[in-house]
Amino acid sequence: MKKNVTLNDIAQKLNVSVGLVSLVLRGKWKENRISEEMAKKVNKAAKDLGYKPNAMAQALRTGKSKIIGLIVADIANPFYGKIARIIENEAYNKGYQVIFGSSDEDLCKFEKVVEAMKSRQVDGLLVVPVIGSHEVLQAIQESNIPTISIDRYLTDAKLPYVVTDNYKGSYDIGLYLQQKGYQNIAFITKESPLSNFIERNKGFEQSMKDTGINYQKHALSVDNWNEELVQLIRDMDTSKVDAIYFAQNMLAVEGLKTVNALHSDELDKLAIISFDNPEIFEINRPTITCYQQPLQVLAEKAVQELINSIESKQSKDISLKIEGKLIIRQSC
Amino acid sequence: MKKNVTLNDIAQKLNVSVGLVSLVLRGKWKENRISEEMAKKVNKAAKDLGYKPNAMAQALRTGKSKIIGLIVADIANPFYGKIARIIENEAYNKGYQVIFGSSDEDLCKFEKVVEAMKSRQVDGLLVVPVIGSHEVLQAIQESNIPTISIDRYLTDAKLPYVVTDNYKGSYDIGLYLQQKGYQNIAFITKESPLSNFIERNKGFEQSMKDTGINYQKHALSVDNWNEELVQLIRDMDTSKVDAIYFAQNMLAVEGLKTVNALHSDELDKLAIISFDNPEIFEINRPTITCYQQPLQVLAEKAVQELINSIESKQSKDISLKIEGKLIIRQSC
DNA sequence: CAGCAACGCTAAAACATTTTAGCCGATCAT
DNA sequence: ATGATCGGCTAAAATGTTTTAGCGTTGCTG
Repeated sequence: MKKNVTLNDIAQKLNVSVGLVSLVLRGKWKENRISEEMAKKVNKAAKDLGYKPNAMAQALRTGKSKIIGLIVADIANPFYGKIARIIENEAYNKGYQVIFGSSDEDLCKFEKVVEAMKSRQVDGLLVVPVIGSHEVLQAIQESNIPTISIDRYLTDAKLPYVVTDNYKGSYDIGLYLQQKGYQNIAFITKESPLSNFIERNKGFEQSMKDTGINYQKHALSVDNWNEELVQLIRDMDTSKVDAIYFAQNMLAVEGLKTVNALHSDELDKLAIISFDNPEIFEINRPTITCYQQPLQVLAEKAVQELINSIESKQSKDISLKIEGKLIIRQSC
Repeated sequence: MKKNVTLNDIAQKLNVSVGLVSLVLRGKWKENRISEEMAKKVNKAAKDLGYKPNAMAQALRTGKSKIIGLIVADIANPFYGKIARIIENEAYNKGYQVIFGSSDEDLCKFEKVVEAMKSRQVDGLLVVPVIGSHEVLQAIQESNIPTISIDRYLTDAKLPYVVTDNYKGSYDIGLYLQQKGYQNIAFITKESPLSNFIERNKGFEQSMKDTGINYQKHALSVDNWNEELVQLIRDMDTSKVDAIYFAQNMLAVEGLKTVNALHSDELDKLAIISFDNPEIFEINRPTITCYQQPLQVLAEKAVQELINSIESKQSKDISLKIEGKLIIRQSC
């Protein structure tokens, strides 16, 4: 059982005070008139002994934990996995570490995770807000923990956010469908109060209006979309539809699963387009045309904004909507 | 800027000592002969003021951070995402939080992440070890931070591990192929010094020997498997092969992508079977038969073992190999 | 009646840091 | 000669907990 090396160990070895060691190791020896000779000795001793600062003690003393909390719906969902990956990278580069939790879209669990993170003294929070979480988030904000919404935002909370421009993306999908000459679109989406669906729905409906294309909107329920979707596709009247637009990767994945399982010539003739770009889209036969979210930029910006407001204490309330891009493949 | 409520705030409000408040709040008032009346007062005050313990201070004082570190190859890979998800859940249930990092299979990055986590005073570590990491892990072990390998293990490190029984899984795949009457298998795997590949390779080769089936082993290089795989499938002599076995999800995914892109009748006739069970396998046409790893059990056990050895300080060095199961679908 | 346990609490140390005030001698300007 | 400044360091407070030693009073036992 090796004890960790502390400042005290170094100080004793050199017969100096702990304070001095601390100052040197944090690079503040110049402004504190400590001799270069001494600085060198201290640094050497620290290296020799293998000193690693105790982050807990630092956190306690400074009030800064250098930890940021990340709350997503489900880290097992590759969409969030990818985001988490980028966030982790950015954060590490800036000397922060990431502690994560999944909410499962459940308010109760979301609140628990927030509490746990608050207790951990996270310096800031990156959250994918769940329905009804505005109060918790407002509270967190007031206890002065900078918080940024990602992926979606709540209209009833005054949180800064960094999200994809869902309206524009969905609108552009409509334009693309027009350009390709489709006339009757089955628009499969969810009836959700979350910003991303609201905007995707608005955007697409507006572009349908502007282009004059026929479409049928199927807004599935948040709780039971899964079964409803299977039913919907099973019963689809393929004579009245020439393209399907899935407004989300989960819808598309489940949809493709059903389509492929049914193996019907009529269904196979339909064009397919989707929001999001899961890996499956490149493997499916045909490969699927989609609107890819700018995950890299989104996650980077979110971390940057968060760390900015952590370190400068000026919550500038800058919110961002970032454009993604259409990826054209075989299906449409 | 609301300050956090501390023990001191409660103590002052009630005109008692901090120690007493601490004792009560941690449920130790009985064994410390504190009156029930007082205990109630304290609890009420704590609730009223909204007291949340400062985990940093607790950690500093007790030497237990209640944080476990999780290092995977890439959290964006759904395989690890799923594991992370289960680990997170288990850990939260036991009062631990999870801090994560991705190694990218890069030793240097792995070491950095380990250092960062050690500095954070993690109580224990769950790692997917990368090639060459035995020294770092040995060192970590010696500084008395319980560590468990998951997914794979290093033969040259004496770490406990919790992994799938890769040998058995791969052997069973061979048996299944025999049962289905396949005669010429293309066995696509990687030439890796990591335990999972070593055992999958051994297991399959043994079962080929035992069953007497013809097979060709294609062990791709760890660094360039991607391109090699595309080439391999492109050049495959379909007259001499009736089934392909992919020894890993990444191989299968890339393989299916290539197969589907080539759209060749001969390739389509081949049976396909794979280790792992990514979501795509259920969507692909045909759906893919595979050996599914017991992720739930694996991750749960790993967390349990880890927390055991954190809390009891007896590193029992129990290592586990857990069986997965064959999932039979259309492709084979 | 001496000794002792029980009671209900307090005080203080300890954890590893960071940061500020200040000490002492020497140099410098006035 | 006086006062100020500076160089190089130390001492100590502070962060929010947990834990142990112990204090003064009662009541009981032998």
